Amino acid sequence: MADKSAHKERTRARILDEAARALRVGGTEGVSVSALMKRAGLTHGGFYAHFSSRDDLVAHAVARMFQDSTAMLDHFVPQGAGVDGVAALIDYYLSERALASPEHNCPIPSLSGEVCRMSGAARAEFEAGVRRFRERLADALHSTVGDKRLQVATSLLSEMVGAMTLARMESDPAAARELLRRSRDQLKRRLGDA
Amino acid sequence: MADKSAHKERTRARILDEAARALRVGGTEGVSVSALMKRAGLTHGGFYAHFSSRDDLVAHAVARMFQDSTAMLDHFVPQGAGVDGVAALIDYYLSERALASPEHNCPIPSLSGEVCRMSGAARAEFEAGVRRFRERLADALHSTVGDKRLQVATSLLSEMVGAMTLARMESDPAAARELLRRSRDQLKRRLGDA
DNA sequence: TGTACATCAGTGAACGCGCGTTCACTGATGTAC
DNA sequence: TGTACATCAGTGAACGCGCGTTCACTGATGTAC
Repeated sequence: MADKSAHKERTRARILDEAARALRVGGTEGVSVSALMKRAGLTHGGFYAHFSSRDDLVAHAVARMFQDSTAMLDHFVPQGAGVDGVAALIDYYLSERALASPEHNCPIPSLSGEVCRMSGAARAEFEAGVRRFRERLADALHSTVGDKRLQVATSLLSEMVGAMTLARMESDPAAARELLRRSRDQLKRRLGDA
Repeated sequence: MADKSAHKERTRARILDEAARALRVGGTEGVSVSALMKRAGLTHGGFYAHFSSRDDLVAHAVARMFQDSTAMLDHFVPQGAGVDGVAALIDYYLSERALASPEHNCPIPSLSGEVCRMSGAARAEFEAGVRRFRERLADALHSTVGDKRLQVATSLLSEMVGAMTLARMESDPAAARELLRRSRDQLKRRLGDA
């Protein structure tokens, strides 16, 4: 029995991983139940043993995506890390690597436009994920006066999201890289001033 | 004959207006041919007298959206306008009014995530629109050294887009307004420094 | 240890639905004489 | 000016298709005796 339910949980995790990937690549509409199940090595009918509906899946997949974000934050800005951690995060967030692989990176630039069209549950997960991201950033801003931290964090996140958004839209790779490089410099300079 | 083709052109413009609106509200997938034609007071079959396909419509609707953006830029940052014009633009772009009505405002925050999934023509229109927006901003930055203008303009646009994106995601209206207010202040301060 | 039974993750055919697209048709309007 | 004809924007029924969802079934696995 224990083996059986562990197996089920692993299958569910596999579906969710694929869903989180599909969501980042193709948006909410890019997640098709049959395509997803095929990628997970299953047939479409089995889907409903794991999720009550497609909307239910999307909500859980959004949560899954932000788990990845949390893991990334744990790595670059661990508990107690200061401004240096934030600088490292900026370098990664706006790296060429992150530019090239939206399927593994921050969901905010790729999906924010669709949030308002998501179901209630998915929307709530997304908002919670963004809030946690921002609070995590704020915590690391040791040199900033306490009650201004969240504002500075919000401003930093705004430019990070905006810069990646504009860079992903550029079809000229050199221009996109240049845009990211300048944004990283600009953001780290602002970090020094704050 | 002249009357007839003028009539056709007006109908086409009506369809495009509705499409540009639907695109901003519902994204690329939110534009359905039948719903669109109904909103324009027509039946779905007539659609193909005006556009060769749904993709063709989307590409033209993207161009239409950026015409609205150009009109807005003409108003706030007319030819020869300087930094004051840019400040006025920032105030409008990040206003509560713009927050509340995505269907009439800048398409970049709502649609940027979908650009990479658009057809070639639509994608090209979007990129051209963004490029023009950025160049327009750069032109107005008189106090900035010539060859740095485009960089500063890009950085300003990054934060404008990012801030509106985050604000639209907030479900708490007070928090969203607060976020916009701070972004406007921050951006105008940066404008003064540059 | 061996057998009979229960459970349930996963299969695959079938469903209703809305979509984009096609097409034969209509009827108002502009043109030719 | 009046009539016969051509044009073509717009109509509405029909199409094939992929979607999300349902459901009767299968067969491997865990449990009871």
